[in-house]
Amino acid sequence: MASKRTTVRDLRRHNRSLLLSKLYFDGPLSRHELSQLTGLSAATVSNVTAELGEERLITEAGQVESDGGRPRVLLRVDPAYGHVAGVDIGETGVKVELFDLAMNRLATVEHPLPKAPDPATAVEQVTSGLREVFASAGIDDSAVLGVGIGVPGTVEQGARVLVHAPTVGWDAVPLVSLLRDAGVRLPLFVDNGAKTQGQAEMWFGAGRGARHAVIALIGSGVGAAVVTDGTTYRGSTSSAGEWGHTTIAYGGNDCRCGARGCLEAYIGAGGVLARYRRVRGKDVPGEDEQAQFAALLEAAPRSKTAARVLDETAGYLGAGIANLINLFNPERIVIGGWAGLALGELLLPRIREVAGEHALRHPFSQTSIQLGSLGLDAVATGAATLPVADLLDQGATSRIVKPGAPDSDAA
Amino acid sequence: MASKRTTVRDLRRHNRSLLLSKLYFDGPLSRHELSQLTGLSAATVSNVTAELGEERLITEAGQVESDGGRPRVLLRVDPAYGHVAGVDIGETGVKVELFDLAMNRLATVEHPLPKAPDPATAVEQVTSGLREVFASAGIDDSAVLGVGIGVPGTVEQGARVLVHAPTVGWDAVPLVSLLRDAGVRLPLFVDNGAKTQGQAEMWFGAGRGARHAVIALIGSGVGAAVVTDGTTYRGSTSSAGEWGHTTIAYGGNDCRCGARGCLEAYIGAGGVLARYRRVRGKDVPGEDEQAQFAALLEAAPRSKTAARVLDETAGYLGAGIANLINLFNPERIVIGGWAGLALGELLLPRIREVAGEHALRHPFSQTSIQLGSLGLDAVATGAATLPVADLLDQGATSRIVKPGAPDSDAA
DNA sequence: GGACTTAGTTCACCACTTAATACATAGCCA
DNA sequence: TGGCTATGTATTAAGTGGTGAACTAAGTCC
Repeated sequence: MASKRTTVRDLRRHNRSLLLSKLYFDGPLSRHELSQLTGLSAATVSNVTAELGEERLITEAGQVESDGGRPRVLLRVDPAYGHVAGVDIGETGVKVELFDLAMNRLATVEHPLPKAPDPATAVEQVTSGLREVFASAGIDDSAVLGVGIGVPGTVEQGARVLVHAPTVGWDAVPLVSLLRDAGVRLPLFVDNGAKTQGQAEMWFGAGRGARHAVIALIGSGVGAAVVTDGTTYRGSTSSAGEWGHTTIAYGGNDCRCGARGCLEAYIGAGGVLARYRRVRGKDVPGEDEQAQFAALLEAAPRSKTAARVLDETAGYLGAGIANLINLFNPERIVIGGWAGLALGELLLPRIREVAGEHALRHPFSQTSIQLGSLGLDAVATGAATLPVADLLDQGATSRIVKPGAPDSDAA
Repeated sequence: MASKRTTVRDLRRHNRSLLLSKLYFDGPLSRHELSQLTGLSAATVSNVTAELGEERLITEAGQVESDGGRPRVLLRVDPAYGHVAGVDIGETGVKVELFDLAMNRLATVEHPLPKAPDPATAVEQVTSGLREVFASAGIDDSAVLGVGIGVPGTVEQGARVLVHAPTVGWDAVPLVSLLRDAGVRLPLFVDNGAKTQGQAEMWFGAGRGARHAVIALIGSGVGAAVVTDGTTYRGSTSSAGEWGHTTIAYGGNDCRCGARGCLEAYIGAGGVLARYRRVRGKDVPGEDEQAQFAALLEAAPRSKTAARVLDETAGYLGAGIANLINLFNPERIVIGGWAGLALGELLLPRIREVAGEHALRHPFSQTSIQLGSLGLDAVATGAATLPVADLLDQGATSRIVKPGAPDSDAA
């Protein structure tokens, strides 16, 4: 079934997008290389790049001499063309970061949030955070292409963007409208934090180069970003990828979602610690979940119980990953999130082993399982890629048509 | 990241495809309606439909008078344009069916297969089956657009199409090459049987109209066809959707795949019967699995043990479906397969209930769960849609360029 | 039979891509 | 120094495709 919509100058947009994306991701390239890589004719490449150059989207980046012949002029996306902001609305605070187009970090601001913050407070923190990073980088609104926002819940994209985040008590919060009311006029892109972090791994981390991948995120909660053919899988109402609330042990432990036997109840930090606590018979030392989790990992080499809990965790995690492999048949699985990275550091071989036992042979043999490479807080970075992705997808045409950058909300 | 490939007269192909698909799926339509539905200008519609008409792909199908005004001429795809064959290579036999372009069944042939048939026998049965249906319908090779083949295993698409089907002992069988060697010159499309059956449900059954759906197939084995945005999800090596070997009860029952706790071990016919047998303490009457399964269902109203086994099955199935909902966020779940239909008939409300308990509220509320409507053996029908889908996707252009229809193997 | 309506077609025009060709640059060789 | 060639870039001409506007076709209603 052919996808809807006509096509007229979509051609030009598509080719602009193609060239722009190539330049963005594959560094400086000459027109000739672009022509070879994209299959477009040299004429078209010349034509389009000239246009992009006039619009200051791309600039020349030196030459490279050839053995006899006109030297090729390298082109690249101009990092100074515009800026993007990434916002991470987490369960404990709001982080706002400012980047140039090449995703160099220019400024960062963090604001704490109360437990279960009401949307108004979060919005307040976001708007002030944005003001601050713009001020600290000496940048004007007009130089900002857009703001990406990662939230700790599912996002219903549509005419009204609605955020459902049970862990912070948000139900159908119209985040974009609230931000508009608070005076934010920039293009906004809202997405689930797990998905933005996944996108960051895909663009700059362990997912680079893969077309089909699953980024598993394990922290207090457990989620996954599924990338198919280069784009994030969303499903019909963009709440796909809720791996954490997948049943892995039918009739098993209670999960905070209300169901039983969810993967999150076994491999989420809380679930792991609960098991440890039970086996141990007493509380785990440490201020918060992260400290306690660290204590568990640290205890493993000498404590049989700690080792056993971790081994069990590797088992559940391996089986959960096998499920992802069987269902999605990705070429790569990336384990991220603070708990995931910590577990992986210690248990990756065992996790791989268990996954191999539970997954079907053929898809398993096509998949590599590795750790995320972007550290713990790529949510904001990933969020900031949303406006960039939009720019690349649109071939940077919307900006020309309407330089005022009006209400383009959807991601 | 913009999808690769250039675009030149892809425009025309895309619009041909768009119009052709609309006509194919949404019955006879006037040019005017087509213009409205697709967003193409009236001029383009006229132009393209004239072309399609000349090529005999579409014909006029009567008029519909209007209150004052020129009557609109209805257009439709000409069923006689060409024929397609669908082949179901199952674990016990080969079924070959012949259809016209509108998927009216013209002939059917079935050949038994020995247990674990070697590929050569299967190929032999397929080729003779094809000869027979062509003969019985009095049709020449040249009138056949292509042959779709559903196989009981995963299919590795690529330059060489390889079939991995452990249940019949096939490992990396180059089915297309074998058929070519056996003298089949028609375009061939090979896919997993669960996927072809899923496609049949999407086109003509309970999946009609949905853009995101999962067709769950429950028989001896358990599989699923995941449809995203109208196309079957394949993953990186097209073995996605192996729902049956997803772990649902960590450390639980042994599965024939070698792992433990697979969904198939609980809701596949064999697994259900094994549980029944265990609870009952003696064998279940019946010749084969299907008869035994029927006996179980039939016993349920009076036997507590049978009822309990079925209720448990509904539980596992509901949880398994919840996993699909959480991961894929479809708008529809269709339960098919002989065991699935039988179970659903009896237990659908309970299955829905359990799924609701295990799935997250929001995605669950967006999903309807229903039974397949195509009976038990839609594999061949679905396989036959593969060449049709290709025709529609290509806008029927490949045929014009090279009327000889050479070696286009991939689906 | 004339006014009005709706459906479908024709045509001039514009946008886009490509192939062919012209132009530019640098090293090599005489 | 002046060709010559290899390489890379720009430009032009030709072809294709989509669209809007004018136009034709085929009806109804008064």
